[in-house]
Amino acid sequence: MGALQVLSAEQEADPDAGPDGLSLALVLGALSDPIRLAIVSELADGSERSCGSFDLGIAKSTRSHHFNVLVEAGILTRRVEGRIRKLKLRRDALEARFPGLLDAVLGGSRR
Amino acid sequence: MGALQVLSAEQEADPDAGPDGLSLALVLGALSDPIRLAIVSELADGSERSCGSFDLGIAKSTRSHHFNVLVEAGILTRRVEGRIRKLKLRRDALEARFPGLLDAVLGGSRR
DNA sequence: GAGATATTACGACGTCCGTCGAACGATCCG
DNA sequence: CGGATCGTTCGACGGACGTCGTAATATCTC
Repeated sequence: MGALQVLSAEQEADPDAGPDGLSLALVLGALSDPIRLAIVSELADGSERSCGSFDLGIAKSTRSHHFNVLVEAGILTRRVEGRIRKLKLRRDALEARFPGLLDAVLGGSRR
Repeated sequence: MGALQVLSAEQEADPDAGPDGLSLALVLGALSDPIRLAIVSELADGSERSCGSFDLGIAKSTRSHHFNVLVEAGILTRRVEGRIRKLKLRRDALEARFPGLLDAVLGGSRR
């Protein structure tokens, strides 16, 4: 599991990653945390939101950490806009690589 | 493992688990390991196999550990038959709780 | 430039996870 | 019974993970 992060942001050095750097184990691992699941749920409608607009009950730095995990797994994109980072779900890339996965996860999360 | 086992084998004490004890985060966490993904893949056809019939390149005890994780997440059942434990995928329960998830995961794993 | 705002980076700390070897328990077979 | 087979349990170890507070960076505003 352990992988030293040496690569450039969105590109992962994962053994079984596809052409676009998406690895199933990495994606599932990123989604296996309730907080990150909540983040993804809130972005499910395709909206683009700033990091600070998420009201999870955790410290700023912890939030940032979870965003990092999601971006590095290829689940989210982060776009800089002034002093704000806009986060967005990579629904198309995810759907292309793992058809049906995102919908299944999102469907199962709001029960 | 972490939790003290006070419940009856298949019942987990997970905060956001459904009636049948299946929790999305727990299931995704269990599937986020390449070895466990391989185990589930091999059971995808609904067959019932003994623990020893899996040729993963790891120690017996490690194998046993991974089977435990999968059973405790509600993904597999373990049935004792003589000195052999037969493992089987809980496809129906999984499908009922997280429709489409298993197929999406299995589809994405054999690329 | 000074100050405020948004977010990341850096250590640090405790816990959980994957791995192993060795020991144990249960079962089958001679 | 004695040995072989199948699998689990136990204790240990190193590394990864989630969490935090604080410091740093970048941007906007005055």
